[in-house]
Formats: sequence, C-alpha cells, structure tokens
Amino acid sequence: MELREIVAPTMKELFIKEIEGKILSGEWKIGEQLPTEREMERKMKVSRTIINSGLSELAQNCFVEIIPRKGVFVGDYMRNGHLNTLISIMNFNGGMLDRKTFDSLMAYRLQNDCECAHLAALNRTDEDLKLLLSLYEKINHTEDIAEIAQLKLDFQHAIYCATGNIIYALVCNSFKQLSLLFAEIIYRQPDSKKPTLNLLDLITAIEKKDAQEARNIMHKIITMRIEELGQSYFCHNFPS
Amino acid sequence: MELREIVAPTMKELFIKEIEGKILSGEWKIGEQLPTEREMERKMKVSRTIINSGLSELAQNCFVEIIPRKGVFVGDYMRNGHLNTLISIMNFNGGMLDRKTFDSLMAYRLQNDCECAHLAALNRTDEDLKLLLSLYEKINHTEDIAEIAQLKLDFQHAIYCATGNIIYALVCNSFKQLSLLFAEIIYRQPDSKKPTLNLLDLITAIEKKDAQEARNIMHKIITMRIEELGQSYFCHNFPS
DNA sequence: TCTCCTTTGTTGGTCGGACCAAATACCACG
DNA sequence: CGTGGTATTTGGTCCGACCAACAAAGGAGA
Repeated sequence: MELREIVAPTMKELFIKEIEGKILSGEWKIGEQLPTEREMERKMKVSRTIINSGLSELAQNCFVEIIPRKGVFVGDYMRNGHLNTLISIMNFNGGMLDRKTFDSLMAYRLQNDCECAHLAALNRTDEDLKLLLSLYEKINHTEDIAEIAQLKLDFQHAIYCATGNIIYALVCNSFKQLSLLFAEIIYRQPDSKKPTLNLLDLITAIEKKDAQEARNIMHKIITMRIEELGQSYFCHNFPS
Repeated sequence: MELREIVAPTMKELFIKEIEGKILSGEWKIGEQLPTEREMERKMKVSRTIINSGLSELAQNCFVEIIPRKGVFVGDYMRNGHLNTLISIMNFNGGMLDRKTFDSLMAYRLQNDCECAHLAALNRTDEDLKLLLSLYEKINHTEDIAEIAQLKLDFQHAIYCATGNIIYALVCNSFKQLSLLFAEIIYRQPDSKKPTLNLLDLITAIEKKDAQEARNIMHKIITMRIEELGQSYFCHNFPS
C-alpha cells in the first residue's frame, strides 16, 4: 500500500496550464493576440498578479511573446522553444510523447551518453570515481523503485560531471526533469520491476580510463534501457 | 557611426540582477536563507509584486529555492543549473566566461554540430536544403555584421532541424541565447570584420547526402570559427 | 484634401495595502 | 516530559490604483 505525497497546485500553475493548453491544442494560433490581462482577470477570476506573473513565465518558455503596451501574442514555440518547452508539451499530453519525439529523444541520449562515458573515462578524477562507486552501492542496496530512479539520475549526472566539461553537466540537468517524468510514468505501472543494471563494468572501464570500452558499455546499457523504457512506455496504446 | 537600440530594463530585471549578483559573487552562500519578501520590499524599495515574481524566475534558473511559508533559500545552481543558468553567470561577468568554461562550451558545440551535420546529410528533406541555400544567399548579400550573426544562427538552426530530430533543434535553441551574447560581445569590438565562411561545401555535402563529408567539413568550419572566436573573445585579458 | 499635432483610450509594468493558509515558535496545562 | 492550543511569520493571492508608452481618433492649419 504505497502512498505518495499530494501537493496542491498554486493558482499560477493552474493558470499557466490553462494557457498552455489553449496554445498546445491549437485553439490559439501562433501570432494571434491573447486577451488583455484585464480581460483574463474578469473571465478567469484570478488576479492580475497571477496573470502577469504567469504570462511572464510562459514567455520564458517561448509560448507567448509579451510586447509591453501592445499586447501578448502566441509565440512560435516549435521554432524558438528549448528543452523546458518539451516538458510542457509532454505534460500537456498527460506525460506522453509521440513515438517520433520519443525516438528522437532516445537517439540524442544515446549519442550524448556514449560521448560522455568516453570523456569521463579520459578525464575522471579519483573523486568522481569514488562518487560513482558509492552511488552504485546505494543503487544495489535499495529496493524502492522510485528511489532507484532518482539514484540512477544521480549516477548519470555524476558521469556527466566526470567528463570535466561543465556544459555536459548542464545539458544533463536540462534533461533531468524530462527523465523524472519518464520515471514517474513507468514506475507508476503495477508490473514495474527493478531494472537490471550492469553499471559495474562501466565503472571499471572508467576507472581503467579505457575510453573506448566505456563508450561501448554505455552504448549497451542505454540501448537496453531504451528497450525496456519503450516497452513500458508504449504498452498502453497511445495516439502516435 | 552605428547606433544601437537602447532598452530600459524593467524593475523586475533589475531586481533579478541584484539578487543574482549577491549569489554569484558568493556574498550569499548556498543553503542560506534570503531576507523575507517583506524585508526586501522595505530595504530595496520595490513592491512585493516584483519581489515575488522575480524570485519565482530566479527559482526557475535554480538560483533560489522557494519553500512556501518557510522562506527562500540560495540554491545549488552549479549542481542543478541548466543552460539558462550559464547565461546568467555569463551576464554577471559582463558577458565573459573563464577560459575553461569557454573551452568546454566549444568542445560541446564541436561534438554536437558535427553530429548534426552528419545526421542532416542523412535525413535532410528538399525543403531543408532550400532553406539552407536561401540562408546562404542572404548571408552572402549582407554587409551588416550584426545581421550576419543572426543569419548564421538561423543557418545553424536550420541544420539542426534538418536532422529530423526535434531534440537537436531544441538543444540548439538552448544555446542560441548564449551564441547571441557571444556575437554581441565580438561584433562590438571596433576591428571586427566580416567572418570568412565556406558554407557552400557543407551545403553541397548535405545535398549529396554524404554524411561523412558533411561531418568533416563541419569540423573544419567550427574549428576555424572557434579559433576566430577565441582570439576576439580573449583579446582583452580577462581573469581566467 | 492633406499634413501635423493634440487628445483620448488601451496595455503591460508597478505599487501598496490587505487577507489567507500553512509552518513555526512559544507557552500553559496535565 | 509530553500535549495541545495560540500568536507570529511567511509565501500566495487579491484588489484597486497609477504610470508611461503606444495607437487611434479627432481637430487645426495649409
């Protein structure tokens, strides 16, 4: 009998979701002008404080473009959007991505993670190695599936950090929210089981600074994980 | 005699800059609690509307963590930050990055752009090709350096899009703001000249769907560009 | 009729004062 | 020592108001 924390959404979040929905559903077209803040205030029964702040956040994610003293317009989020935008899109679809986007995402991760394993093997410090090992231990000694998901993300982040290239670490974080959403979806399913992992080989390769080997192992791991992920993710038929 | 548009910063932007400064300078340490919104209102002479909205934006960039009814705390932006965070850091340093971060950034771009060129050659459609060609024409027929910078970003985005993988396009956008900042810095220098480009070979390779050739040419282009960039960027000695 | 200037209204940005609910700190009571 | 109530603190939200820049409408002058 698992219980999960429930959190009440704030008015601002609800407002943002509502507007995002209008835009992502296509009800409001790109370039179109939104109702004025005052009109939204009247119609939606929320204060202008929320409207103004919410629109500002939507603008950050490229869903709207705010032109002071002129109006707010639907933005070209597909053209200008970044990774956060994708999270919004995914949430809009109830945590689901269509098959093509899913495959794109996994292809990118495959490419990137392998490169990271390669670089990590070349540049890792002893501290990096220690962190990886301790995370590996934790993963092995944990039964709670949700916790393992979090630890796996930490492990991944640790590898990205071990590259010695901060940009990789930052990009990794950009994907983190996305990965968390995936994990949540998958581990919510009743038949989800503890994933099989063979991280030790990877750690060994990184320890030996064998870059090519690290890349190969990572490729194997990710491929397998994508396999598992795809199966759980698309087990319920979803409009693709 | 070039004149550039001047835009008055909003109160919110000023507030955010101020708080970011406190954090990035290390004056406020990670985990430390910020003054309450009401106290900031008194001390900084701005309304709580700005404070609340600004803190919310800072939270998005991982500079602070807001815990309702408890307080606002300095976030671990180095650990949790994403690419937007880097832009803030760069702005804090007057548009400058230290040498290590700069090199990391360029290494990432080199790796990624080459992969993109490869994929673009494999997956490009005729429309993609047409767009690339028209952008190339525009670049050649433009003298204004700032405009060329923008066009080059569009060109780059077009290549990322031509991969057929939307994730690459999104990642490209995540870097766009960063690239714009670079362009601005560099083209502000008096001796900046029209960059030499050999994009036509790249387009040809993509047209012929010669993936390996596209990758090689991209590698050459980026390496050259990094060379130029590094020279202009670090010409005035900067604390590294 | 056309041009230029003034007026008026719209719009996002900002303000300040207020109330709410949850978390916390404190204190009396058993 | 533990329990439960109470006052305070804090971010979230609301309301009504003013500001400045922009746009459209209207009027004066050529």
